Amino acid sequence: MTSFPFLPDHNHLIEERYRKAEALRQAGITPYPATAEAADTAADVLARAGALMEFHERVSLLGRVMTIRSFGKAAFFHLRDRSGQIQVYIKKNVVSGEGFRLYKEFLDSGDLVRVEGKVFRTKTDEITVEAAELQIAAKAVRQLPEKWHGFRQVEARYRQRYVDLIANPEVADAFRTRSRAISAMRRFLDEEDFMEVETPMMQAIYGGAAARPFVTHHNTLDMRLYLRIAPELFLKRLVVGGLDRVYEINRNFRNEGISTQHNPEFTMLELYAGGWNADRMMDFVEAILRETAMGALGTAKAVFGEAEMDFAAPIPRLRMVEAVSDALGTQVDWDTPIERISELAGGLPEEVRTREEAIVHVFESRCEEKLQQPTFIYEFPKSLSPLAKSVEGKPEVADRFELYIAGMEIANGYSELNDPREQYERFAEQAERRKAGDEEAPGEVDEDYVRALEYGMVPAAGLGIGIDRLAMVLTNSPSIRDVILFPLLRPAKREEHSDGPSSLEDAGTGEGGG
RNA sequence: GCUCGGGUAGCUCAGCUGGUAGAGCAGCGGACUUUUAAUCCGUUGGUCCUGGGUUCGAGUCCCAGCCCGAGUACCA
Repeated sequence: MTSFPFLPDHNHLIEERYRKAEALRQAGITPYPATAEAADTAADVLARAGALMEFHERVSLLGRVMTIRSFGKAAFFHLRDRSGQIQVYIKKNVVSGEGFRLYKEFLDSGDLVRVEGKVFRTKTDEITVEAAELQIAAKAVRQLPEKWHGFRQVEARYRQRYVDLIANPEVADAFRTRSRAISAMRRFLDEEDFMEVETPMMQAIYGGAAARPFVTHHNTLDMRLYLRIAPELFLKRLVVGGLDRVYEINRNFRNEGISTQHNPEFTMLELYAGGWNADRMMDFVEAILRETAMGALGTAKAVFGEAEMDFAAPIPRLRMVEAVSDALGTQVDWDTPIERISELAGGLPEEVRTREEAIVHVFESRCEEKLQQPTFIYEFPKSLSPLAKSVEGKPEVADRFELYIAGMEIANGYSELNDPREQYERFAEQAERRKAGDEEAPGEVDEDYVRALEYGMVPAAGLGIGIDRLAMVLTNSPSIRDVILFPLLRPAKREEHSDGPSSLEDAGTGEGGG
C-alpha cells in the first residue's frame, strides 16, 4: 500500500480519516462498496412526507453527511443529495446491525452513506428519516469546509469547484439554472423545426468573427489547426446544402483577455433560418429569450443586481446612430464627417480612423454600459460586418443587430450575405487588413465558403447568443466565472518541462479508459 | 499590459507604531436517546505564498517574483 503522505497537501486530519477507512476494512466493512442504490431523493421524500408517515413507508436515500449533531446513543445529521437535503435521525435501539457502530466509530461529516428508514416529524417539526439501516457508500478522507461560513476563497472555489459545489449550495443552484436555460432553448428550437448539428472546432481556416485564435497541430497530417472562433461559416454551408434551419450550442475559443465578461472558451448558441432577415430574427430573439427565462426561472422576470429584467415585454429597438445621437446630443448619421464626430465627442483615440469606427467608438464608450434593460441596437457599419448583407438602399449599412442586457452584448444577428462575389471581395479586404497588421482579421480567403455560396444560399438570417452571459443575467451573477464550472486559471504551480512541449503531443492516444 | 486589493491552522478570519503566532468551527479524548451554529469538559494542529534585504529581532518594514480578485486596457 502506498505510504501515507502521497499528495503534497496531505495532513494529519486526512491521515486520521485514512486510518478510519482502514479500520472499517478491519471490521469487515468495505469503505468503497460497489453499489449503494437508493429508491428516493431528499426532495421527493419531503414532498411526499404526509403520505409516507401515514402509511409508515420506508424510504431509502443516498447522499453526503453534512452536519452531525451527536448525543450519546443517538444523533441527527443532514443528508445532502442531488435534489436537496433532509434530516436523518439515528438511534441506537432502532438502527439495525452494525449501523450504530458504523456511525459511532467511523462516520464523519462529508462521508457518503445510504440510509433506509421511516419518515417522522421531530419535536421541532422537521421531517426526518429515522434510520433503520445505515451503510457507508463511500468514505471521505478530506473534511468539508466550515459549516456556516462555507468556502469563500475565490481562487480555491474555482480550482476545487467540487468543494465549492458541496459547501455553497447557491453555486449548484446557479448551474442548475444554466442547465434549465439551455434545455429550454433546445426544446423551443426543436419545436420551431430547427435541427441541432455539430461542426468542426478544429479548423484549417478560421473565420466568422474578429478574434485571435488558439493554434494547435495535428501530428500525422503535420498540419496547423485553429480552434474555432465561431461556427458561422460551417453552419451556413449547411444552409447552402438545404439544411436551412440549423443550430449549434457549443464552445468557441478566442485567444484574448480574461475578465468578468470574457472566458477564453465560451458557449454560444448559433442558428440560421432560411427565408428570414434581421428584423424577423429580432422577433425570434424575443421569443427564445422569453421561453428560456420561463424554462430557467419559471417566470419571465429576472433580477439582476438592482434591476429587474422583463423578458416577456417587447424589446426596444434603436438604431446605433440614434443611440449615438442621443449620447452626443446632436443628430449624427453614417455620413457625418469624422471631424464632426470627434468635435462632438471631445476627441477620439488615435486608432479610430473612419467615421464608421468613430460612431462605433462613441457607441461602445458612451452607450453600451447604459443599456441595462434588454435593448436591440441595429444597423451597423458594413465595414465591420464582413458576413452581413446591406440594408436595402443603404449599401454602407449592414442589416445587423446586437442585443444588450445589463450593459453586456448578449446576442448578435444579421441578414446573411449570400452574394458570392461580394463575399469574396469582403474576404479579400480582410486579408489585406491582416497584411496591414490587424491580428484579428483572418489572413486567408475561405475560398470553399465562397464556392458554397456560388451554389446559392437562400436569403437567411443568423443569430448568436452568448450563453454564459445570458446565464449571468438569469442567475444574477456578476462574473462569468460564476456560470462556468471550470473557468480558465493559470496552473497553481509552475511545472518545469525540461523536455519541451513535444512530450505532451501524444498524450491521450491510449485506449479510452472510462 | 497597467492600477488597486488579497494570500496567516483543514475552513472562516483576527494579528495595532516590528518584540515568543491567536479565535471560532472542524479534528482528537470524554459526557449526553428529539438536535438543527446542539451543549459541556479537556486537547492536537502553523514552510504566516516564495526568495532576498533592513534589524538584536520581521506575519508586520523594503525589494523582486508567484497566484487570485476588482477596475482599466484589449475584446465587429
